[in-house]
Amino acid sequence: MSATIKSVAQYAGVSIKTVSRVINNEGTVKPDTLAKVQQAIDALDYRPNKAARDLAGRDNYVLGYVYDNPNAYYILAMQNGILKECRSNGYELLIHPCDATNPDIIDELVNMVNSARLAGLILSPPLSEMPDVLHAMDEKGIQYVRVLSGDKAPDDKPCVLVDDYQAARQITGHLLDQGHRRIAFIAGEKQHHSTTERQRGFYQALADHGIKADPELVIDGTYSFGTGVQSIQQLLALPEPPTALFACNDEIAAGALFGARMQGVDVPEALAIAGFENSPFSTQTFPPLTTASQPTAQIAQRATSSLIRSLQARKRKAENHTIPADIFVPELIVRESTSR
Amino acid sequence: MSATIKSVAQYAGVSIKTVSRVINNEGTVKPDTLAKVQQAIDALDYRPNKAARDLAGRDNYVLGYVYDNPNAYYILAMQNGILKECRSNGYELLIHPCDATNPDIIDELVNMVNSARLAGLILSPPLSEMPDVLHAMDEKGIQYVRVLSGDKAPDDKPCVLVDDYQAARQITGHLLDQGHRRIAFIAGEKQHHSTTERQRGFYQALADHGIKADPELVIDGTYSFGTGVQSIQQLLALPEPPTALFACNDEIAAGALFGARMQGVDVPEALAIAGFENSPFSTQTFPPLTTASQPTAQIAQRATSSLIRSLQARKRKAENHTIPADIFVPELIVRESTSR
DNA sequence: TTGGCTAATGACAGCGCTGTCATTGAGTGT
DNA sequence: ACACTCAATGACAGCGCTGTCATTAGCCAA
Repeated sequence: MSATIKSVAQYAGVSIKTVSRVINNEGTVKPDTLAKVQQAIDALDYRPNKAARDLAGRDNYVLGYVYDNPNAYYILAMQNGILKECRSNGYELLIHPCDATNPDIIDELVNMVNSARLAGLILSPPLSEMPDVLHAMDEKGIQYVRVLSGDKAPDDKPCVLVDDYQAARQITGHLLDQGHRRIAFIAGEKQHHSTTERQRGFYQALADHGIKADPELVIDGTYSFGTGVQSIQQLLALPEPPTALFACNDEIAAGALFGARMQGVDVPEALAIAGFENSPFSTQTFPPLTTASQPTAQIAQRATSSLIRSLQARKRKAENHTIPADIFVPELIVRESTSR
Repeated sequence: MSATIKSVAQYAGVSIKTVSRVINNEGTVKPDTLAKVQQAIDALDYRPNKAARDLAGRDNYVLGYVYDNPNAYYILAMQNGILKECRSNGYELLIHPCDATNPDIIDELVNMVNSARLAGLILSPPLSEMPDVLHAMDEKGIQYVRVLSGDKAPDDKPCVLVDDYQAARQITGHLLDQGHRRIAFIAGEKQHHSTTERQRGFYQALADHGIKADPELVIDGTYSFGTGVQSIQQLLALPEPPTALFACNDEIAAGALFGARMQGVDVPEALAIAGFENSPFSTQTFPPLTTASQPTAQIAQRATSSLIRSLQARKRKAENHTIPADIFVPELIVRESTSR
C-alpha cells in the first residue's frame, strides 16, 4: 500500500495538516519543518490521493492538455513532460485533441473545462498563439499556461518561451562558419510564430555577417516533406543555386535531402542541409541532419509546473504572484549533412 | 449543488446503502424497491460522485495504458481510441510509457497498478506479447486487455486481434497480381509477433502461387528507415535483384525507397515497393507507398470496451463471462509505389 | 515582567461513497 | 407452532484529504 498523508506526518513528526500545507505550497510552514516534511515525502515516496483531495477540497485536481498539431513526436514529448509534473504534484491529465481551425473551438474548450471541472489548461502552438482563444479563456476566468515561440513574455500570464530566433541564428551562423554565402531558407506555415521567428533569426545571422539575403533563396511552404522536395527542385534550378539550405524543420529538410539526391546533388559536398527540431526524422536520413534540439518534454514539464504554481497562488489569493517565464534556447546539433 | 446519495435515499425512503446497491447493479434489491430508487435517481438527476467512489471503494475508475513502442503515431491513435471509450463510460485514463526491456518491468507495472489503484490495464505490443508480464498480471489478479497480432485468441482473457498474417498475404498477393515473381521481404524486430505474422503471410501468399521464396530476398532488420536503406542496397547488389519489395512497415519501405532512388533505380518502374501500417510516412514519399491500414483508434476503442465489460462482469461475480475477441484485418491500400 | 500580537502548527469534522456486519422479516420443513 | 434459513435492508466506520477554527510559540512594546 502506498504512503498516506498520515504516514508522512508520523514519519516527519508533524500533524497531517502541516503535510497538507507542504504539498499545497501554502507557504506558511517554517523552512526547517518544510525540509523535514519534504524529506519524509521523498523517503516514503508519497503521492497525494487524488480522489481524497477532490472529495475534501473544492477544486478538482485535473489539468487539460489541448492540442492541434500534426507532429506526433512533439505531442507525445509534451504529454510525457506534462504527465511527469502532474504525477509529482498529484494532478491528473485530461487530453483533448482538437481542430484549431474549427470556428466553434472556443465553445468547445469552455465546455470541456466546465464539464470536466478542469483546474487549468496547457496550450501549445498553434492554440497558444490564437488571441481569440486566449481572450476567451481570460474572460471565463480559466487559468492556462502557454508554450510560445519568442524571447520575451507578451504579458504576465504564465508562459514558457522557446527562443526559435536565437536557435535559428545559431544554425545559420554554423552554415556561415562553414564558409557558405548563398544560403537558402524554406519556411513552414506562416501562422506558426515559430516560422517567423526562425526566419527572423536566419536574416539576423546573415546581417551579422554583412550578407544581404537573396529573396530568390527564400521559399514559403508548409512543414512537410513535400515542401522540401518541391522547394529544392526550384532552388537547384536557379542560375546560381545555393550551397547551403536551412529548412524550417526536419521534415522539410528530409524532403529537400531526398529531392537533392534525386537530382544527383551530393549532400553535404555540393549542398549543406540543416533542419530544425531534432525529430526522429533527422537521424533517419543519409546523411543525418544537422538540426536544433528543443527539449520538448522538459519544456512541457516546466510549463506544467508554472501552471500549478499559478493555480496554487491564486488559491491562497496571493496578489501579483507573477511567475517569471522560462526561456529555452534550442541547441545546435551538428551532424554530417553540413560537414565540410 | 448536485444530488448526493443521501438525498436520493431520503427521497426514495430507503437507506443510502440500498441506493448504492442500485447504482452498482448488485442485483440484491427487490424489484419494487429498485423501481422506487431508480425513480428517485431520475427525479433528482443524481450522478454518483467519482471522487467519493474512488476513495471509498477498492478500485478506482481508472484504466491504465502501458506502452513501449517507438511509433508515436501508433501510440497517439491508440490513446485517442482508448480515451473515447473511457469517456463514454465514466472511466479515466492513466498513461504510462515504459521500457519493456527493463528487467524490473514487472515490478514497475505491479507497483503502478497498486499505487494508482487501477481497475485494469490496456496492453499493446510488445508488452501484450510478453508471457512473463501477462503471467505476473494474472498472478496478481490484475485485469487487462491485450491488442495482439494473430487470428485466434490464445486464451479466454479479453483481447483484440489484428490479423497481420491475412493482410500481409493480401499485400504480397497484390504484388504477385502485378506480375512480380522475385519479391523481397524486409522484416522488423523478430520479438514483435507482427513481424513473424507478416512474414508468415508473405510466405503463404508465395506458396499460394506456387512460388518458392528465395532466402536471399528475405532480410532481417529493425523497424527503421536505416534498415530500409541498407537492405535495399544489399538486395540491389544481388546478381538477380528483386522486382518488388514488401517491407514490414512504412518506415522501412521509405528507407528502401530512398536507397533505391539513390542508386538510380526507379520506383515503381524498376522496383515496386509496399509498406505496412499506413503511417503518415507512407503518403510523404515520392511516390506514395502502397500499404495496409489498421484502424488503430478503433482497435483501441474496442479493446477498452472489452476491458470495461469484463471488469463489470467480474465485479458482480458473473461466471464464465467470456467476451469474444474482435478481429481486425488491416486493409490493403494501393498507391503509386506499386503501380504497373 | 506583562499583555498583546502574529506566525506556525494542530485537532477535528466531514466530503460522498462503499465494505462489513448486524438486523429484519418472510418463507420453509417438521 | 417452532426453530431455522436466507434474502433484503440498514447502521456504521472509515477511505485520505482539506477547511475551519483553536492552540501554541515566539516576539515586541510598554
